Amino acid sequence: MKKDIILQGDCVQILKDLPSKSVDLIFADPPYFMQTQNELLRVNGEKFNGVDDKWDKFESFEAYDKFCHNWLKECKRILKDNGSIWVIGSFQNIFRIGYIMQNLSFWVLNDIIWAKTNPVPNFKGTRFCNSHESLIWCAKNKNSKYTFNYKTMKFLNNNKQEKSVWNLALCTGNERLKDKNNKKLHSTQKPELLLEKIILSSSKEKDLILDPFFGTGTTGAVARRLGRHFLGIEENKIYIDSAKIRIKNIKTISNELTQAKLEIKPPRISLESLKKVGLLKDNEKFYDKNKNFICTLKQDNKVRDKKELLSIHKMAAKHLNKKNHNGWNFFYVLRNDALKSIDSLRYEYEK
Amino acid sequence: MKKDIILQGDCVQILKDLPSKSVDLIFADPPYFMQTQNELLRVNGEKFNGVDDKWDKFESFEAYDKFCHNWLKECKRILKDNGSIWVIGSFQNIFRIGYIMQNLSFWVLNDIIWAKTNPVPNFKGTRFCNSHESLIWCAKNKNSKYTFNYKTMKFLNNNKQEKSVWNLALCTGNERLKDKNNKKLHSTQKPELLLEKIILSSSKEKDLILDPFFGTGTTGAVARRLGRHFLGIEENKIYIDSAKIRIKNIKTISNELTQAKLEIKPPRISLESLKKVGLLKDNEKFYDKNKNFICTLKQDNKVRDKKELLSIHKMAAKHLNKKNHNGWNFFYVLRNDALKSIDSLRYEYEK
DNA sequence: CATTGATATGAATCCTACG
DNA sequence: ACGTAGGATTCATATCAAT
Repeated sequence: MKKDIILQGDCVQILKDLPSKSVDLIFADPPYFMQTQNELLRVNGEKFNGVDDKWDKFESFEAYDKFCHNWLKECKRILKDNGSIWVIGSFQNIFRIGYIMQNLSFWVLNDIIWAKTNPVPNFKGTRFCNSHESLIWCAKNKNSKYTFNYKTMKFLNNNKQEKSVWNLALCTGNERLKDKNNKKLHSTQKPELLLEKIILSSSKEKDLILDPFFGTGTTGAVARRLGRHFLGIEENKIYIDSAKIRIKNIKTISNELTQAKLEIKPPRISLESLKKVGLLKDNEKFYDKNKNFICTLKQDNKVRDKKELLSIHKMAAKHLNKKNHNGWNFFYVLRNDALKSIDSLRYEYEK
Repeated sequence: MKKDIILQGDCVQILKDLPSKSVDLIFADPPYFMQTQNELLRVNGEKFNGVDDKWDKFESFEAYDKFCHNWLKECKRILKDNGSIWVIGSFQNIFRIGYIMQNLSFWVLNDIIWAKTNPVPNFKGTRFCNSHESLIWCAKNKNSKYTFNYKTMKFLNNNKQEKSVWNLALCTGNERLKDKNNKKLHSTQKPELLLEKIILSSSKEKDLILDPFFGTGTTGAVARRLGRHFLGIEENKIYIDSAKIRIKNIKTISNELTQAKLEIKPPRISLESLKKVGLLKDNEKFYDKNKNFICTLKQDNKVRDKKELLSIHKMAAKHLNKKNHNGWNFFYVLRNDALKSIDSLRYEYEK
């Protein structure tokens, strides 16, 4: 499988030639089918340059649906069983996209709202200002596995669980690619921060990311920066040329976040193993964090309080008056008269 | 047409008996078809009581689609030509809803995101916290007129144009209706603030609002409070009984906002009319706000500067170096040596 | 009465590695 | 593939009890 290249040509045709189950992540920013009618004027009378590109014209919903069904079907085939797909859209097209994806038995994990912090206002005051775009994030099937770097996203969100509404600015300023006349090169260039969240949350280092509507290569640029591979499809040569230069100048970074180091689970080391190396011993006394004696470790690696013999998890839950609790984070032993978490013993074992 | 009542029975059957083009606004909160599988436990091991109601069960997407097509089709028939419809949903169903509505040739005006300020977290850390719901707001057809109280919404939003993302809290505390055991009476009661924004933005006083999934009557309660009429449809008698008591206790308020007084347009009075009553005269000198002489009013109700004869709007734009400007807000005349806006003359004419 | 802290709860498609 | 044991996982807010 080729990597880090841009294939020029018709999206669906090229998709059909790609091998099945070969990519880890797909990001798709298809035409939105805006159906704008008349020229829209700004309040000062100037023409507003929205999306008026050839690639956004379709004859009808039926034609648009058919087009989307075709590329989405191929995407499903090309996606690895444990991969996932993101599609971005707006109210003009997102219902078509979501409907088709569900019918293709993609399994929706989230719909994410990109709430724009600096949207284009509604000049005429005829509706609410359309200040967001929608993304649909799907696993391949209902019971498919998928990558979700939960703790990475939590870390980046002030250590709170990340939500389905993302407040992000539009792509403007230096980030926005310009043509010879210093006008925007592409009418719908997405901000790199958006792609960063997508790629960091749902892929691993060295994963291959497919973008069937590559445009000016935001996906490729961010993929390269975060140490992922990309594969782009794009019809327009001007966009491709621009994307190539853009991506060439990107330097890959590698750190705890790009490597998803935060997602590493604590070592699965049993009480038995800790006993074997002498970090715990039979009949060892277990305390809570306030140094209250709770129970005693027994031979079968269960613990006994005054009444019952239970697993460390059930025992912890019992003393917290809960139904469940992780015993590794509840119990302490005494070492040199000081409390020591039994969880920390697992890390000592590892060393 | 009956008003301010709740019809008990099957939603689609009752809709079919309602007359065509008879309601001004529809708010629909249909079942979401959540497709949950197993019991979900909170972090402390307790059971999470989500939506596990009979009314949310469907056999398949096909069955759900058919149901939605049926009630939406009737809603379209019942809606007045200048009415509009709101439907709320979540990622499980909103794509089905939007797809069907577009196919029925409803015309999407906005999709509104209700971003919850206090959502239920994702207990297991398996996805992004689903912290929003989506609303689709449609006019009856592509070129239909509809009510949008733009200035009212702007006033309520700190005098900034209201956007498509609304930050609102869940319905909790005293507002949440409880059963005998002090548990939530309805699993999905919506906050009144949400309905308030919907009704204030897209209806007028005394309008008739239809809610085909009335539940515990949030739509009815807010409609009555804001001086609108309602018509509810609901199957469950317990919900209906509760809604009746709830609505009975509501007092109607009436003020600038409920009456949409802010939406009143300035009087459309011509320069000619102002001349006829002597508020303006031919060859009157027009100044800008800094008392610079700009142009002279001519017989044909155009104005002439040194070079051209133009409409007051084109002349204002020319002197502001713009393509368009409202001349009524740009020009002043002299009265007792003081500037007086020509716009203010129109209000004097009215008196 | 004011402040602090514990508890309850809200439209939820909510685990996974190992045998 | 499937069952099972191990063990990882939550945020804002309202209410109510305690100080």
